[in-house]
Amino acid sequence: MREIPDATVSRLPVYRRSLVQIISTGESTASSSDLAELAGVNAAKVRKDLSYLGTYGVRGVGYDAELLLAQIDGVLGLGTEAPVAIVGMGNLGQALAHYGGFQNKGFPVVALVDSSVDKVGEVIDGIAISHIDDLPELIAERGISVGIIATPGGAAQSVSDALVAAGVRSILTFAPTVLQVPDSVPVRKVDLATELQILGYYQQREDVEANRSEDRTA
Amino acid sequence: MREIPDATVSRLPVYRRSLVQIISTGESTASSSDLAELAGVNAAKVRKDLSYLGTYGVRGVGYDAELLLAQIDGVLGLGTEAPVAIVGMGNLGQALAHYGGFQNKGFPVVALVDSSVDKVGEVIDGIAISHIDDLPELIAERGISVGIIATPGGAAQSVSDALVAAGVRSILTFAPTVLQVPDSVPVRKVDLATELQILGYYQQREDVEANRSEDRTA
DNA sequence: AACTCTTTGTGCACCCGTTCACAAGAGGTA
DNA sequence: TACCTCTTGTGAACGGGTGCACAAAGAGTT
Repeated sequence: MREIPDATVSRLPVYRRSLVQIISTGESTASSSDLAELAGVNAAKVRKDLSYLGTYGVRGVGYDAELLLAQIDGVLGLGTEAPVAIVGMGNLGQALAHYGGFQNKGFPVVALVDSSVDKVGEVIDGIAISHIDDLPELIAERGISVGIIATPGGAAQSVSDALVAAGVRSILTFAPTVLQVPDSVPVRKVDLATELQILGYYQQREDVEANRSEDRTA
Repeated sequence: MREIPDATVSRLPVYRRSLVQIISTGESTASSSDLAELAGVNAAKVRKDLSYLGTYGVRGVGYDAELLLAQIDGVLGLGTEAPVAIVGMGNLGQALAHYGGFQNKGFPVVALVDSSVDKVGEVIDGIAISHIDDLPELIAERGISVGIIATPGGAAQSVSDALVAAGVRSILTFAPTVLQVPDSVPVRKVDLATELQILGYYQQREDVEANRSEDRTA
C-alpha cells in the first residue's frame, strides 16, 4: 500500500460520510464536486485525495459510490470491528460509556476501567466496571485494540503506559497532557478546553474586526 | 493586534497549560526548551510562536512565567468568562452537561437545550433543560457567547442557524456534519467517530509494518 | 466513426508552517 | 571593563499541502 499524506487521511472519514449520504439518496455514482460540496472542501482536493487510493473514478461519469466506499473502508481498516476500552469513569468517561455513537460505527465498547475500588462492579449500559489492575487480562480476553483515556491529566501517562504494555494498538485521549508513547502506537488527542480557548481567540478577533467597521461607519 | 498564524493559535492553549504547570512548581521563569519539553514540540517553534505575541523573553534567562501567562490569556480572551449553552440532551449532551471540565476553565455552562418537550424541565447538575424555541431569550438573558452542538447530524445545521441567529458568537460542534455558518462565527469541530477511523488507518499501517519486519527476521 | 460533453487525473506554482543555525542581547564574574 | 555563558529572536532553506488549469479519457449522440 502506498503512502497516504496525513492531511488526506484525516479527510477520508469525511468523504466516507458524504458517500454514505449520497448512497442513501439512491445515487450510484458520485462526482468529485458532489463529494466536495458535502465534505466542505475543494473538488480538486477531493480528486487528488482519492487518487492516493488508486484510481477508481471514471472520466465523464464520476466515482462508483459503493466501490469507493469499500475502498475507503479498506484503507481505514473498517472491515473488522475494533473493540474499545474506556479508562477513567469520571463524568467524561461515564458520558462516553453511555454515548452510543461508537458501537454502530465498528468500535464496540467492551470494557470500562477505573482505578477507584468504589466504582468497580458498577454496571453502565450493560458493562461492569473493572479495576485498572485487570487491564492486561481484559485486553487479551476481549481482543481490545483501542484504548480511550478519559482520566484527569495527572493519571493519563501511567494509564497510557499500562494500555500500551497490555497490548492496545492505538489510543484516543481526552486528557490535557502530552502523552509519551512508542512510535508504533498512534495517538489522537481531543481536548475540549483547548478547543474552547482556540475559539476564544478567533471570537476576540471578530470583535475587534467588528469594532473597526463600526468606527468606519461612524 | 498582529495576525497570529492558525497553527500557532492552536498551540497557545498547550503552552498555557505547560506554563501553569511550571508556575505550580515554584519556578518564576520558563525557557523555550522547558516549554518545548512539556508541550511536546520543538524549542525553536516555541520561540517563533511566542514571538507573535510580542517580545516577552529575556535573552540568557527565559520568559517571565506569570507575565507570559497573562499575555497568552489576553490573546485567547480568557480575561472574561464566556457562558456556554449546550444544545442536544442526548447521551453526549448529558455527558457534557455533567462534565465539570468547562466551568473552572472560564466557560460556565449556563443553559441546556433540547427540541424534545419530554426533556424540557428536567434538571441536570442544577440547570433546567429549556426548549430550543426559547433560545433567543436564553442567549440574550444569560449573555451566552458559545454554543455547543451535541445533536445528531441531521439537526445540526438548523441548530447552528438558530444559535447564530440568536447571537451566539462561536460554536463547538460534535455533530458529524459540515456546518454552514457566516464567516464571522468561528467553528471548531470534534468528531469522535472520525478520530477512531483515523486511528484505524495508522494502526493498520503499523500492522503491515510489523509483518514486514517479521518477514525479514523469519 | 466523428463529435460533443462531462469529469477525472495531475503538473505546476504558490503559500503556510517547520526547522536549522546563528547573530544579538542580557546577566554574571573576574 | 572585558569576557563568558546562556537563551532569545529571526533569516533562510526546506517540505508538505492547496488550488488552478488543462490535457486525457470515457459515454452518449448523430
